[in-house]
Amino acid sequence: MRVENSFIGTDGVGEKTEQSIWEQGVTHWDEFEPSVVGGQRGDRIQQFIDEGRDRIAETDVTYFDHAFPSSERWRLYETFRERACFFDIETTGLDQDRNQVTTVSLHQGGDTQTLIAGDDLTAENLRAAFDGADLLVTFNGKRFDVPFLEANFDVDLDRPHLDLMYTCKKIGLSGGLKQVEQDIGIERDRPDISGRDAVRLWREHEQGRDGALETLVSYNREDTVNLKTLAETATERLDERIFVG
DNA sequence: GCGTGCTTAACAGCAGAACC
DNA sequence: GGTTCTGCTGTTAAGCACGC
Repeated sequence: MRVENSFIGTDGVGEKTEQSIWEQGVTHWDEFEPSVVGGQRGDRIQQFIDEGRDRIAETDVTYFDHAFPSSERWRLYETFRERACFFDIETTGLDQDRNQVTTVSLHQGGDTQTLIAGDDLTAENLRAAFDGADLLVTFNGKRFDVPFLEANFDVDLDRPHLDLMYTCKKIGLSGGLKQVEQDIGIERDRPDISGRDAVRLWREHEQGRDGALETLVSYNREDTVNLKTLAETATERLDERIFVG
């Protein structure tokens, strides 16, 4: 579903009204006539559509991020997937004040890059990497990855953010990223490695063990790239579930 | 103009959950 | 093992459409 199929961004329009509009055969902005709902509501929807068309032309993801209820943020994905930045971090622990970020992988426009602590992981490089990322896509990133990065580096990641943990919950998938990947059939090169191993691998790298860093980076990149498959699958399933199109 | 029914918005409180 | 955002539920208020 694209944002042009949505009417829920209008003030005074909720789930039931939108469903009713779809059931009348109006499933796209192009098909909308104010008469399908009547009165001021119709005028407001028309205003939302007119404004929305301009905002899409400007790639203004933030406008729709604010307009849609947070539970419907997943609808941004199909329209703005080209501007999506999937990312995942590895750290030395859970405490953002005591532990450090070891690697950050970003997958955007088909390319994946990894920044590594002690090498190229700097605030400046992070800002450059996130420049142009209009829609962040993570798994539990709202509570972990973003706060961790903002606490450890002078970066501002306050922008539209699709946290797939909640999107997956809506379609009955829970249990952590690895579990969810398994549930939808995503295969891994190294299924035996976990987040705890990421801490161990970093320590081994610091102690000079050959191959430890390569394994850690590979794990981090796989986590990141898999987010794209997860986003595609989750949004498709939600689309099938709610959209009368 | 009035009453009714439907719908949304706003708010509070609570529990669940996953990150490394 | 610390953190905290989100969804869920229930409640209340208000706006709107519609029929009379």
